[in-house]
Amino acid sequence: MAMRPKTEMSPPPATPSPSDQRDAVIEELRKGSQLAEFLRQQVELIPEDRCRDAALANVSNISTALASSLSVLQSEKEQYCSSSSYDPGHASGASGGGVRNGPVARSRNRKAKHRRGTYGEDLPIKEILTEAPENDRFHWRKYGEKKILHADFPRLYYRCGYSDEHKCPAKKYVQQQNSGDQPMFLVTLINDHTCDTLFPDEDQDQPPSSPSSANNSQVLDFSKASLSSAVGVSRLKEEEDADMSVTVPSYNYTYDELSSSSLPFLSPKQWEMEMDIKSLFRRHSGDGN
DNA sequence: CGCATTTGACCATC
DNA sequence: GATGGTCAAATGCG
Repeated sequence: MAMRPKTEMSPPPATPSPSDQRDAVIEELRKGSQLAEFLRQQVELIPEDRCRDAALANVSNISTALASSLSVLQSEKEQYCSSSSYDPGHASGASGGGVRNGPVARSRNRKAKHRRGTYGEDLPIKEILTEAPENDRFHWRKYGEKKILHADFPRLYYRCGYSDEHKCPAKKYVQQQNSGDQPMFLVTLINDHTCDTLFPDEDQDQPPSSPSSANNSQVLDFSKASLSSAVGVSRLKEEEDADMSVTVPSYNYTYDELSSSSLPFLSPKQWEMEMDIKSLFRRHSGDGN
């Protein structure tokens, strides 16, 4: 509601500060990521299987390296921003809807459990930069959205969809990093899943049930509501046109393997591609079976 | 009608 | 006081 009046900071200095240089590097890395994606699409057109697969593997490695570097720099940048004055640029971005009928009168007497800025103490935290924050095979339930200082886009707060039934403590924060055709999202994963909601390794032949009723959530929810209007709408729209409800292919990767590996969250199509590449790699690198 | 999302309020921390 | 994280009533969708 009441938007705080924005105060314009001083214009950028003539000589680039370390933060400016970092921003420049981040920008270049983003461009690189986008270019890598374009390259991937071009490589897909290569008719020869072997050449195409090898090239795709290389592109994949490039993307991964760029994403990792971006993630590191973004973390640094956030730390820097929180400890020094930093030009936020413009903080509009999110539409946030916000049109509601009448005032919301609420009286609450509760105790907040959060501890601002301290979730890194001893909790398992993972930060992943990805183009597809929604695709991680878990059922998430959004519980909040917040405009973050110095961020162009609001941060979205999700908790495990089974946090109540299974007391699963897993949470994730999704922060869009940039706009454009393929926006990047910084996904912060907090706590490991204790619920057993990953789809099984094998026998995925049976048709998926609806996300809301499935205890074993095997369907990724691509409904518009799953992501805020501020996040990835343009990209999601395309997937929405193709197929709103996508059955996740079955792979032998656990979530931890995925998170600890440099494999970012991917769209289902990218998932298949990534897995194909990895299996090809294993074969080509000679370990056979 | 039930459930997930939205969104302003609330609260702890910095 | 500013900010980030969470709560929960209101809302909307299937």
